[in-house]
Amino acid sequence: MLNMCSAPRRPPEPEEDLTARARIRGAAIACFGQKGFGVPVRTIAERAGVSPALVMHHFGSKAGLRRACDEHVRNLVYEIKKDSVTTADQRTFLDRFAGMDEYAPYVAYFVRSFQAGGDIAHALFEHMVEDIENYLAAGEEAGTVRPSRDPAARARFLAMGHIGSLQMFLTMHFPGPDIDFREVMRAWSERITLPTLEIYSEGLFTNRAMLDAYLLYVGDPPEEES
Amino acid sequence: MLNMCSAPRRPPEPEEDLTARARIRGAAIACFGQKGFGVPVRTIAERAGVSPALVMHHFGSKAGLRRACDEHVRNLVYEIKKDSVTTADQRTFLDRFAGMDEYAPYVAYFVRSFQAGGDIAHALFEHMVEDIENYLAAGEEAGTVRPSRDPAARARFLAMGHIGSLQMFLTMHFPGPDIDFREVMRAWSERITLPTLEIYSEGLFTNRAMLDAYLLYVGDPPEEES
DNA sequence: CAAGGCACTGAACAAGCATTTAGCATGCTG
DNA sequence: CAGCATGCTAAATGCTTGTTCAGTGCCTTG
Repeated sequence: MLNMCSAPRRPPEPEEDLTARARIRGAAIACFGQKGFGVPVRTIAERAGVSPALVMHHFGSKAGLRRACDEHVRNLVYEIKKDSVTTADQRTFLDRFAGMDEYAPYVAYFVRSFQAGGDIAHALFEHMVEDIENYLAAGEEAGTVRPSRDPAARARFLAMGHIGSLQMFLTMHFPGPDIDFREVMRAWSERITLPTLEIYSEGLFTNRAMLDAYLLYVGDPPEEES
Repeated sequence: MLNMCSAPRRPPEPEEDLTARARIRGAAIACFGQKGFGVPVRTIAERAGVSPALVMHHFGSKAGLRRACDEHVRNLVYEIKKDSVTTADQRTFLDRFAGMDEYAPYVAYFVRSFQAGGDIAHALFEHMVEDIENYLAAGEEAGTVRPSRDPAARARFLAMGHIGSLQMFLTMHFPGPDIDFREVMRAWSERITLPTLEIYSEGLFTNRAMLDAYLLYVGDPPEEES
């Protein structure tokens, strides 16, 4: 009934498919992102305009479907990052995705993955940390970012806080099952931009007492900076 | 078989119960915290040493049980905060709970609630924001904390990042179903303390270019501080 | 045209779940 | 003692879920 495409089939692993298989995967990414991974296969099938049995036919199981979704978004991230190497774009992959409205479903999928944990979440998180660390290292070299006693830990801290606050914002302010992620991202960045820039530019404390006390505590002598 | 208690019964709403009802609620808080709210009623009943039917008898439904748990932890938070008013304790309720090992199950329950959203998460989050805002206002008055152009937004930002990063840390590093929350909190604070203090004490950027650009963009003139 | 493979479906199946039902024991009250 | 409420349980019920089954129609190939 819905054979809308006559693209050549490659028996083992069709790279480029606009077939029902791709529609199901797209519907799955959208549903997973909007409603979380608990969403029934029936809902995904309905959204793709196919029967639940066809989902199993193509992906074997719900877990297989999710694996396919993971792989798909992972490849997207790789391509985005490949671009950013040549463009010297100084944003994390998440920010680049969030900047493009049509990619909103993927951002939703990312956030759900982070919420649920698992392999893809790990991989994406490490990419995020890496992006931030590179960004900060470049800034350090250019003199716009302060050096850290532990740059890796700082990058991890910032990544955790960044993604985590987005998650918190989502669950606090958009509890419903149907979510417009463009709106979420807009409201979120609107609320965090000022405090982020304030704290990153000016700090939070007026003196270094707590930092120095901690450095003494862990046995690292406090430094003598301006 | 297990009538271990002869405390006086108050027909309508027993305030102080060491009965099976209380055991079920305790088991529920522990299970919800350790394994999330998807945990079957059977598991909770087993842990409390009762039948699943008794859970329904006492709480009506699984949702009713969760409501009772919410109310219980909410009351605990109220008491903690009442204490902290008289003690002038400068920590958020979450930090105070986390400081007491025997309260670890409650911290786990908090984090799960934040993950799942809902009324109690909202309430706890607002408490958290309030705690932080008071803490910062006091610091501001004492001269240890910098003033902000929007103290409320800053407190929300910090609360979201704080709780969010704990959540991220949990799902990234402790994916298993059985979680020792004391260990989680220990590892988490070990990793974030240095970068937190660095950024809060020294900032992240060496100059105010981005902040000033933003202030101009939103129509607020950048200030002339040192 | 015959044969076979492929995408696809409706209907059933099986498991896990929350919840209900019917009943057992115990202890209190008349 | 009877009557009855209470705390509690084993077993059944019904719903939702992922998954399987037995096809059906279409397209290509011989």
